[in-house]
Amino acid sequence: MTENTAKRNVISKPRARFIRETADVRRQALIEATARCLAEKGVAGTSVRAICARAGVSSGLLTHYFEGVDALILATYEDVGARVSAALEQAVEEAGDDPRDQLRACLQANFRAPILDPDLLATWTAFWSLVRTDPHIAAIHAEVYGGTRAQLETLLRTIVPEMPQDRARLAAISLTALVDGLWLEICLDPTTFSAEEAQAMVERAMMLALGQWRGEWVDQSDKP
Amino acid sequence: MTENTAKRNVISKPRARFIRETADVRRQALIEATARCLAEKGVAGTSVRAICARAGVSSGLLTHYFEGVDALILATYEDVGARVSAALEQAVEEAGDDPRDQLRACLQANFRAPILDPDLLATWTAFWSLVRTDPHIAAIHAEVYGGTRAQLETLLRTIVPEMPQDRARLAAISLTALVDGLWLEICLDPTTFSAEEAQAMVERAMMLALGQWRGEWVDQSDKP
DNA sequence: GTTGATGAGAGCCATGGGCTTGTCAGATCC
DNA sequence: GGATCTGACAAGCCCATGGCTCTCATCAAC
Repeated sequence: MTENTAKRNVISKPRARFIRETADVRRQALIEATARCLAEKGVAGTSVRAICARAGVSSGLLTHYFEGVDALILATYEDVGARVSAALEQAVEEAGDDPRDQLRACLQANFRAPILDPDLLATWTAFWSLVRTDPHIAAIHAEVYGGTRAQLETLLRTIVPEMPQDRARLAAISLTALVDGLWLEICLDPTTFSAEEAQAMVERAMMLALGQWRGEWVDQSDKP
Repeated sequence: MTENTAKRNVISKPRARFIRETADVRRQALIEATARCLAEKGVAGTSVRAICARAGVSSGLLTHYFEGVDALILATYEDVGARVSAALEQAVEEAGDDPRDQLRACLQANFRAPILDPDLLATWTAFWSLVRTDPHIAAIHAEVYGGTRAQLETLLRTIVPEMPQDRARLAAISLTALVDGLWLEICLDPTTFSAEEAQAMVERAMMLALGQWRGEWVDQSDKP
């Protein structure tokens, strides 16, 4: 009825239509919007309004589903971390039964989609910059990295059972660091080296860590 | 004279005393204040007011000496980068004449003061998060990292002249990545491994890259 | 003392985060 | 299948903070 609008003394535009979604859908939408904001505009550009505009909801909704923007960023970190872990796990499963293949797959998957993604790095650096100031982020970081290293360590000792515990620990740390460093640099500046070169480098490092590197840097060497 | 204050209709507190400084001193003070802010409170906490409060000057001075806060952050990146480069260079000089010692010193210096510093990491992550959005930061990043890699490459080929060009290039990239990854992780979470272990890891990686690794991971091996 | 640049500090406008208020979608009940 | 009720949701307000500008005080050199 026209009376309905006439009741208001000011002609205001009708409220935007919306569809009710379940809490999970909304939360996920907000998390994905946060990741996209972090990737595109960095931490500084990740505001409540920017996130909600991306998610296609009003800004009041963020507080409705999360404690605040900090809690949302935390949830985003957990989500992105879980997604990366899942991608690595999937790579391991697809590698077959040979633990050596599994290790190689686990390392090299970092240089393929969906992990090799500059947007993901932007999200990650945002989190790194929060680790020092936010204990919650620090706890999740320790958990994620600890898990990755533990997995590597297990694989290493499966492949070479006689490898000493401490040696396996340091090898896992080294491999993780190498992967991180390469991943960081290739995402920051993809012109320096290619993903294939990165995969070759981690494979070489892996074989060296296993003590099973047969070739030398002069592959077509005429030396005996 | 008392007349001087009486002239004003409102009793206002006297303007703070200050000393004139040269442009260089002021710029440097602002740059150092910016680095401290980045380290302590992250990018989000690095505002004009926070920086100027740290530097002990009023907020108007920032615009007086820099185009804006972005330009100041850029200058801070250049400054911090130059300081790190200088520390590495000094380590090389103090290492003597043997290029192998120089290489080792250059790599291991990353895990000693002043480079091994969580505050420095906080500054660095702030910059990483800006590389993707700010072309100026990206240019400086490419310059700094390119320079480091070129230096490593030169040292590698000095030590082992017969090493192929491409092999040296990849070795330099790998060593840089390993150092970066270890440095990142030890600054984020110092409980995972020690600085001495980091130094041992980079030394091992260096020797492996040179093809001069004699020992095996079972040092007290009973194998022939 | 004069002068010119350095510097303090208030103020302006834009944006941020959180909160409140009111509304509408969709489940529930009869 | 309509009335009712619940709570998800939009819109906008409030205050704090951000970057930056403008005005004028102050210092130091001549």
